Amino acid sequence: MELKKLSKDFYQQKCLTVARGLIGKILVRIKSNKIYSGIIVETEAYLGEKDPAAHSFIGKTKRNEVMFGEGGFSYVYFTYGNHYCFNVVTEKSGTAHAVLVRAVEPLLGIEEMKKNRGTDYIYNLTNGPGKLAQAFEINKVLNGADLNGREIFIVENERKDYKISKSKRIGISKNTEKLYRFYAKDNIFVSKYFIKKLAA
DNA sequence: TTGCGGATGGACT
DNA sequence: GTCCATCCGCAAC
Repeated sequence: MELKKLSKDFYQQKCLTVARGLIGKILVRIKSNKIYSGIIVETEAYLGEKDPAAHSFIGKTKRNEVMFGEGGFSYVYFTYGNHYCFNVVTEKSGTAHAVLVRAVEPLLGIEEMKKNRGTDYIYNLTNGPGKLAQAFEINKVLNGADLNGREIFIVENERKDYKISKSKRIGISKNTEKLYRFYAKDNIFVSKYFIKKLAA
């Protein structure tokens, strides 16, 4: 596997471009002697002050201040009392745009992920933002981390033939009509996959 | 298939 | 002090 980290230029593109572009890339998390990695198969874009669903819509607070920095950093927030979610800050400083990484297809560290998640079922390790964070040991320590650093980063994938679909975002109550969610078509590691299958 | 509890922190009154 | 948040798991229906 080629370990070429995505450049700052990549992250500072338009938020929707980054959200789409991240599909198929590989998220890597290094924690002491452990390494976790997975192919990003689902993302959502949050467009700052133009987007009532974005955390940054209300303006800068201590919680969301990382979003207001420049693209290429990690924004990790805690929600519902027990879940962390991992976002990638995009665009230029002050725009407060970010991409939520919602699901990955596990590659390395799968045994460790099973321990972290308390399940042996591989399709239930990383198919949701809270689950992914738990599996990858992502927590608020990584809020503000440089994605060009050592602890968490995203690398190129030699395979690039992913078909990308768009849809409405999940788990929000405002600005729900926008098609800001991107996912790898027919990929079984996407969140809500089985629920959709059951409903179909 | 629905609905709610978990358990924390920030915004706002 | 109150409200509710980019969610998840599981009990009960």
